[in-house]
Amino acid sequence: MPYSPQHKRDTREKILESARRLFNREGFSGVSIEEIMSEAGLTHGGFYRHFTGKDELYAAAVRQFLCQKKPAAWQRQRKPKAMPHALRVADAYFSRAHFDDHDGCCPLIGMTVQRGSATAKAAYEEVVVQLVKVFEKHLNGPKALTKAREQALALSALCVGGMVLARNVGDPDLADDLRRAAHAAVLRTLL
Amino acid sequence: MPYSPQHKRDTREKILESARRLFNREGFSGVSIEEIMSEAGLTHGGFYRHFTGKDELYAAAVRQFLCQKKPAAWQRQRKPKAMPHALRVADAYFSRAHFDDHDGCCPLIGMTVQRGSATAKAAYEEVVVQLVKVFEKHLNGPKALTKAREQALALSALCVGGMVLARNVGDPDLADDLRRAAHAAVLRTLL
DNA sequence: TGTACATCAGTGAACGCGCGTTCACTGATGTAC
DNA sequence: TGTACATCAGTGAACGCGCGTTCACTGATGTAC
Repeated sequence: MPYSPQHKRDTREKILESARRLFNREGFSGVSIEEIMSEAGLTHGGFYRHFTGKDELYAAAVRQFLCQKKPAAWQRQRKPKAMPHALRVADAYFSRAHFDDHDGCCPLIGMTVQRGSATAKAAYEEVVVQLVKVFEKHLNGPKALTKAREQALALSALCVGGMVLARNVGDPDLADDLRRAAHAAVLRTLL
Repeated sequence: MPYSPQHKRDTREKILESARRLFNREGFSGVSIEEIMSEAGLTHGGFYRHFTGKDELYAAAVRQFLCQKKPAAWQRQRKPKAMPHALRVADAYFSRAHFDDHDGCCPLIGMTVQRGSATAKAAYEEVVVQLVKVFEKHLNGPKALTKAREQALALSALCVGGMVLARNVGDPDLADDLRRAAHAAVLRTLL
């Protein structure tokens, strides 16, 4: 018998990690399989022992974000007096650190799928749903808004749209303004 | 003397038109120069008489959206009793027609630039600035809001974010919900 | 304990294809005489 | 009016390169006896 199943799982995980980072930074066609494998400490040939092709890897990489260990702000806390989770997420989302973090950031910003495979769209959707849930829970709680879901959907759009525009604009000052304006608008609804 | 300067300008325009449509639909690396040229009724070799390369074409194609003849809703009207321009734009932006129109739609949704050339980012920015202006003018007018610019930035983010999420999600119902929720949120601020 | 064996993760050369770009050439056009 | 000429938009073959994928092979590992 060859390597343990655990060994294979670990390698797969390493590839996925490397893929998530590189795809997030450069987009689907900005990265080659060879780059991903070499970043994972392997050679490109072995790739097909783990994935059927680049498309499947991309979809898995989008989803990977959900399983990934995230900074404290993204995680649900148990401290009773802590800042509400949705507010922490909003602050983290529009933080300078998140803006600058091109390979660790939320995949909704740069890992668009548009004309991609159905699997990729499903993965992207999962991440959207998670983000929406964070806001919806908050709006159903302290504020007990009607149309909490509708508001949560709009807040998610605001988060992603704000960062997309900020990232794609040439002028850094305008980027800052966009980021801060979207942030403020999100807080107006959450508070 | 060869062809008239007008002839050259016309051809350039044809290429740009074709590029704008195809890039908008399939993204930068989803389209080849040959496809663009053949859609414009030409062969690929002649491309370099008009542009220095694919990057320059992409940037020009983003900007092209601003010069392009747009449907009535996008255009400023002079009728005194007409619906305010910003409202018409918002309705058009979130319309099903705009959602389905993958090659005529707003380039901010699918023609992201992120790691692209400075020229491309500048072109993307120009379009952002136009959209922001539409909202800012409205908020400075009838409502005379303080922080009109900040609100206008957030509204633009909401428009683009709502459509980006709707376009990239697998489930058509969720896509509709996202579109409608973002639309409603925009109207809440504009009205 | 030791040895032969089967499995399969990983290697790296090779294949095929598409694409951006170049280039020698063609031919439509307007000018000069 | 007619003809030779210069210009350059447009053509299509060719080049070079990168990349996704395949494949024969290697070698690490655990099992069977």
